[in-house]
Amino acid sequence: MFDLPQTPQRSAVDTLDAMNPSPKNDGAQSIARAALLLRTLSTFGSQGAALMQISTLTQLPKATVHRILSTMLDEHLVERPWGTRNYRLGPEVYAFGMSVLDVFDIKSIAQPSFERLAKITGETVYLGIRCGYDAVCLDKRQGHLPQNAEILQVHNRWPMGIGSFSLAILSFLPDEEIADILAFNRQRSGQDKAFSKMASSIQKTRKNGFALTKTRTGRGISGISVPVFDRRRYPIASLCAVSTLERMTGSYLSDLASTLTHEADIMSAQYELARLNPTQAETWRAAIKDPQSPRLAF
Amino acid sequence: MFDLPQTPQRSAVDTLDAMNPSPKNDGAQSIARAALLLRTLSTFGSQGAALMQISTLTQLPKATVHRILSTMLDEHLVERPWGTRNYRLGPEVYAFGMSVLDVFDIKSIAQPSFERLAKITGETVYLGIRCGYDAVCLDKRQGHLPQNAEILQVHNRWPMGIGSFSLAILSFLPDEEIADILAFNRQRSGQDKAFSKMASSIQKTRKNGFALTKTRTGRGISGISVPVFDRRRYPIASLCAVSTLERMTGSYLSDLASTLTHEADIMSAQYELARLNPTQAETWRAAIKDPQSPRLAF
DNA sequence: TTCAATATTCCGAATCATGGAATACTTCGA
DNA sequence: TCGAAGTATTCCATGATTCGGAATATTGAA
Repeated sequence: MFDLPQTPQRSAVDTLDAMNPSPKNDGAQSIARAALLLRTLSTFGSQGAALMQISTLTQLPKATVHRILSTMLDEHLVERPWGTRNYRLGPEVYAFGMSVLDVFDIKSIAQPSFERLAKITGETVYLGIRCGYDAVCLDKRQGHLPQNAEILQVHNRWPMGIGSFSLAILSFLPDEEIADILAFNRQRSGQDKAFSKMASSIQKTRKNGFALTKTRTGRGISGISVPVFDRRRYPIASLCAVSTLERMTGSYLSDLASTLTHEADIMSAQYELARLNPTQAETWRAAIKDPQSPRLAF
Repeated sequence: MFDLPQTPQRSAVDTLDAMNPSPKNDGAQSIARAALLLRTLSTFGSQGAALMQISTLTQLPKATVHRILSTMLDEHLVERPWGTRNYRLGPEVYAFGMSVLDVFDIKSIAQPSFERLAKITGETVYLGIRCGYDAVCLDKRQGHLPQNAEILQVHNRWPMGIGSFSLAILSFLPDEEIADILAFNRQRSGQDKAFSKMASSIQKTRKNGFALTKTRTGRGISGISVPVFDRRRYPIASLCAVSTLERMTGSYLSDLASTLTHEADIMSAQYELARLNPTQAETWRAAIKDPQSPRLAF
């Protein structure tokens, strides 16, 4: 049903401690570092992070972090929350994000698929994407079947690997990226426990084609997630359905899995379509040559 | 009604040809360049731009542009549209953008204000933000008064300075930034005409507190825009109302201006509120210590 | 007020980015 | 099918630019 991704050796997955910045191609150490800082800051949300935390987490010297952040401040890629000496992502990041909506807005692009899924399964479904070392919940649809209350809200973020909706994405990333993400998350969580069995979870997820989580606390609930791929089979998002533990067994489980996978495939196609058919024509070039153009009246 | 911004000398505005990268603080030339490339790419939209165009436009040598873009490719900040050798902004930019929605999402934050404005004025109103060298239309509300057809669509982008909705933002930026933006836009538009009177437009806008455009083609229409500031009086967005040329005179015009300004002030306040009250608590730290936590069931 | 922790600035050293030139690729016209 | 012009990519010697340890400044707690 789901062909396995190319995974010749799983070395990087098993040896999770390859914190080395990976021998990427050269010529731009500082840009790679800047990107690392952006990813790091994104995990702290609106509170931001102190210089020291960032320095520790990224293993970069204080002065280096400070220098890079200062430049990004000038570029408005980073800002300092009022009254604090912290750093967080800046307004330019929002502006850039808004300006690529026509190509990447998977939330809108895949909305029909998403709605259908909620209606067909009856469960509460979630749409998530990866953002650096976290997965972020982009959208959510409450199903009509009875189940436990809200456990995941739109805009919530969880470390990659925690929860099925991020595990589904994580598992299908290239091994090096997985190693980098796990090393970072292990470090920030301050304890290895949650990440110790990660390698086998990833293997299982790869084999099944979906990720599964269960809890037995109180009235047990269970989540199942499948990845959404781009044309190169790089995971860009995940679809998650949450149900009660009793329902999530046998053929119900496998039906749910294939339904999710089916819609994920459709989403993939829609996503690629949006990226192949640019809608955003240039409207200004002709108009500014004629200052009388009615197009200029705004 | 609107106190003038601090503009001791307007040197940079009048001498629009200060293309020099401005003597910013040091230690990160290449990061500043990377940011320049991001801004540049954002002006090309989903089609992307060829290496040569970027090199010409930014005045950076081919090899340098290539090296920096390659690194940003690795970081997924940039991608190459399928089947082309162009570069455009990448999926990571979208992901970062989505993950700062709780702090910067002025579209949602200011929605009540925006709706009210459409209802009160009866004109069609627009919400715009700056994105690099462009302004992007974020939202739009059709008013009930009769007027010309759609001239600006959501997600449309225009060079800063063209059209009142971007002029309102441009005019209140620091002089150096204005100079940089104008130099870039003059260069890419390939002709100075549209930008030759820009300095005086900016002066007028600063004096009035709003930007105004008119056309006389066919049934004349006219647009008026005011800036939305953050607490430091840095312009972050603009509110625009478009009307017919006949209506846009005398007291109607000044009433419109003050109504827009009033709502812009409210938006500012709401925006600052969102940035001061972080809503996004960390939900995962406690949960991952207890693998049985119901919070993990997704 | 003092002190400890954190942030910022300094500046000599050498790593790292630089960009001109060589090479590889692609496109287009004949 | 071939070649030529335009474009992209790679190479690599050079030194400008970033690096980061250490000094200084700032903050916040007691």
